[in-house]
Amino acid sequence: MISEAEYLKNYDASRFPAPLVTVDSVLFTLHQGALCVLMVKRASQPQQGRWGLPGGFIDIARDTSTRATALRKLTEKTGVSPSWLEQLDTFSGPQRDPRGWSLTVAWYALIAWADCAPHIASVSDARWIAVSELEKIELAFDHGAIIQAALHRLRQKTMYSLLPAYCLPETFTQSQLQEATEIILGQSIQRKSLIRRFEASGMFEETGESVATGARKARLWRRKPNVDIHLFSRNLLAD
Amino acid sequence: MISEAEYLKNYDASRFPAPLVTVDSVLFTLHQGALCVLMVKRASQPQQGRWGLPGGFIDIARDTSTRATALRKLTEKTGVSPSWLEQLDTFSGPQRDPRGWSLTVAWYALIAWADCAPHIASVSDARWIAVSELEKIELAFDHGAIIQAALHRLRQKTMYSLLPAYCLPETFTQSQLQEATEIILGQSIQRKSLIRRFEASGMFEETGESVATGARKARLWRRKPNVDIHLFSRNLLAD
DNA sequence: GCAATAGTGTCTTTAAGACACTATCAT
DNA sequence: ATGATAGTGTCTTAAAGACACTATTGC
Repeated sequence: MISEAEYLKNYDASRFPAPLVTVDSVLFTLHQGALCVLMVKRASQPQQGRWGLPGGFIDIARDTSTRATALRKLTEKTGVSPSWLEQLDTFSGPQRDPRGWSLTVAWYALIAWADCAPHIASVSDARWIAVSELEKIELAFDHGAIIQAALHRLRQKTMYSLLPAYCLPETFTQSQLQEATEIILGQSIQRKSLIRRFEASGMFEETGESVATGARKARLWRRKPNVDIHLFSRNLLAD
Repeated sequence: MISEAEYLKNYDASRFPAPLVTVDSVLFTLHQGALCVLMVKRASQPQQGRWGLPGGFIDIARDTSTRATALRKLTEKTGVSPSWLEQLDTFSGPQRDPRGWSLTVAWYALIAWADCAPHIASVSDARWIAVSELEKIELAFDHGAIIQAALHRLRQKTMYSLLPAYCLPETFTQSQLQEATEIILGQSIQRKSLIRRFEASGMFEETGESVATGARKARLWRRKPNVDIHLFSRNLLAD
């Protein structure tokens, strides 16, 4: 019997065949009335030329977790940290990547379009693709399935929280939140229900400002700093 | 520019430092009125002698996904497949395992105690530990945090589904389901609410049998084969 | 019959759905 | 003043909470 210290001195992680590990993120935003996902045109092999999710390998010298890897890859492409970042699932198997048995830790994220529009315009290989346009492009690996899983999670969580607030600009009106929610869910919701939840959540504060978006001015709100998302005990649209 | 085939011929996955990847499962059961987790006494380094979750490395020659790894490791210890197995989260970082930067894909699972009691008794290093007793033993790595995350998920899902049915024997009474739910949630629930959900779920069918558990006989039920879990649009105990 | 558990009836409560209503602003 | 969007009031509805009630069984 040897001590842990002795054991570790002789430990060689590369003795056993290991899966290829990556981290990929599904970053959502809203733009021109459509729900969009950030996609990257693959510049190198494998699957060169296809569109893939922003992501890549863990840098074990710098990343302190896969969350850090996801953040690092997202900020490379967008210039900013997403307002929301949550682990989605992992996807694994011998077939999903031609290089061999692979595992990807998938995250999903939300950001306001305006927060990263200039930076993304400057990154030639990254583009927002409307969810409805995804079927028209060639996706890499199983990224189509990952996006579908992220969409499902986003829609579910939108039914029991005010998650869409995380893809709005820093200050926004209740109508913008309603519109965001309706785009994500793909159907209209009762304004009154949304406002009841908005107040009950305790997540927001008035800025004191208001904006005219065509007719009567609307109050502007922001997320209170350091307040967690509120989860409701019922779903909207419970049919 | 080279073709994908050429690229793959020369690809060597071991060129880059990669994390150590494991799969761990939090297997729950109910026994003698307590919620229990299957723990394994570590026979070898690192963390020899501490209690860890059942799990281990992916066998890329045989496992077709991390789900397969989780199932393989669980059946080694219990002799059977769990009734429920769902991915929980991943845990990663440079510090959680003394061998280096590591990543574990964590699953949580449910099984009826009686389904694996004989096999577990025959596996000397595996033991059911009541959740309330966990603090009394030395846990390996960050497995305490993983168990807490699994517990949280189990309790949440119990509030909007009849998940506890998956840790009951093949046939069971509504009272057993109520008791299971109450043990998991740590508080009593309204029998009427449970039975309303039981009927609305469409997940169960009568066996035609009934059992006497002390007083009046109770009907026995089983899960319908190939019926998915039903998710309710409200939580129980919504306070 | 009695005690104990199985199972039902039904009123209350909570939060969403529906939708009419009033308020404010640009023109 | 008008029309449009902001925002409120309030009735209805769906499903959970509370709890009293009846049913069945072993003793």
